[in-house]
Amino acid sequence: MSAPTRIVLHVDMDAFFAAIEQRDRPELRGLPIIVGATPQQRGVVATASYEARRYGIHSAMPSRTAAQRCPQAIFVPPRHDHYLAVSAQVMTILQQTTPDVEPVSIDEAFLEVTGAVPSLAAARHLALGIQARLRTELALTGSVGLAPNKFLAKLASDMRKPDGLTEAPFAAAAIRTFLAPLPVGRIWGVGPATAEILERRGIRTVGDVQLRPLADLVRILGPTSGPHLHHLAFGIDERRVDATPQDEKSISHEETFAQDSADRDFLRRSLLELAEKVGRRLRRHGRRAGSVQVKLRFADFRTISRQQSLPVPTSADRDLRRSAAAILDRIDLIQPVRLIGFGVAALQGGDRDPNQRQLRLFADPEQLETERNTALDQAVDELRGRFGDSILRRGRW
DNA sequence: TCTGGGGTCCTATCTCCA
DNA sequence: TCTGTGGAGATAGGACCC
Repeated sequence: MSAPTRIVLHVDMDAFFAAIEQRDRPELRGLPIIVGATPQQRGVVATASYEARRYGIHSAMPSRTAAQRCPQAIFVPPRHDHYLAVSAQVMTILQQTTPDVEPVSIDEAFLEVTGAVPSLAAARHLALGIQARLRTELALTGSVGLAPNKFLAKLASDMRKPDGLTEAPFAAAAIRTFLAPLPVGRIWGVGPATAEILERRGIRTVGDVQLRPLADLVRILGPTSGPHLHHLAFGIDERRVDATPQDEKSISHEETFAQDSADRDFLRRSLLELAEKVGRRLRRHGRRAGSVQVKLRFADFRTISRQQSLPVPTSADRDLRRSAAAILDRIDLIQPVRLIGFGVAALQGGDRDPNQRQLRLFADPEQLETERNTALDQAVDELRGRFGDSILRRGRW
């Protein structure tokens, strides 16, 4: 039998954060553990072990609710840097299998194996090999979907968890039958809001979508989402696996307070701390921000954001703090605030920006001032990196 | 006592300008 | 000079993903 025109694998690590904790701490094995905020904090479950999932606990559930459902659950604080390091090990194993690996998130990736294997059977063998290496070298399990495109591969990897290998159909008619009974929310890009819109028009399953003319879907969801949904409902997905590393497009930090606050000074201090965190990340990546954004979530969960373009792209704390404070000053605090966030976008510079070195040629006085401030911030970053954050404290600004 | 954090992308609206 | 139009860019908000 000849190989299908395309073969894509989707590798999805099982309960990644929880599995790492159980691997590293044998006393947690076999127990319902929850990685995320404690029930005393305002926060949610990042990952629940399979033992905890039996109690109906899942990602994004408020930790308080999780504790009610499973009082004996053990809450473990997340160790993001550690998970990132393990993720790099996972990606290395995948890249040793085929160079065409597109990481999608910390715990999943697409692999284009078209051309790399002579047949579907060989692709299956490759997938089993990856799973075996994850088990023996990292003591972790991952589920794999094998399909003619990304959408179907991702659906397939989710069907037999943990440690499953699922093959999606490759023939058009079989794909259609495979997809038809699934709820429409399983289609990538259909979340609760879109599902609700579709539900109101009697569209509940992928099969319901298949029965609708494209024009109907365009009318319901618009010229972008309509055709997107129509294609995916028939299992058509032309997106390539893109192994090219992408620069981040925005950087942000946000914080939910233990208690809502209407104290403008407190909010301002919190915001400026976030701006400095963002500034440190910008400088670490050698990038500059062209715009800044402040986000507030009020007690009733209403969320607003205000953004502002910067006259000169910057990574200097002084500029970021000034902009952040100016934006906050313009916002009417109609209610106590539960969350404050600061972010930057329109990023420039970095390893992959060919115009990186152009800037200085056209530097004006304001720009030179910004560069001087950045250099000072970088010196502070380095001191803090070596001796800890408390080595230097900001005076008034 | 509900509802994190860090992202990307899309859409609607407004403003500016030719 | 006034009015209309359309494109581009900025802005705000929402939906979605992990």
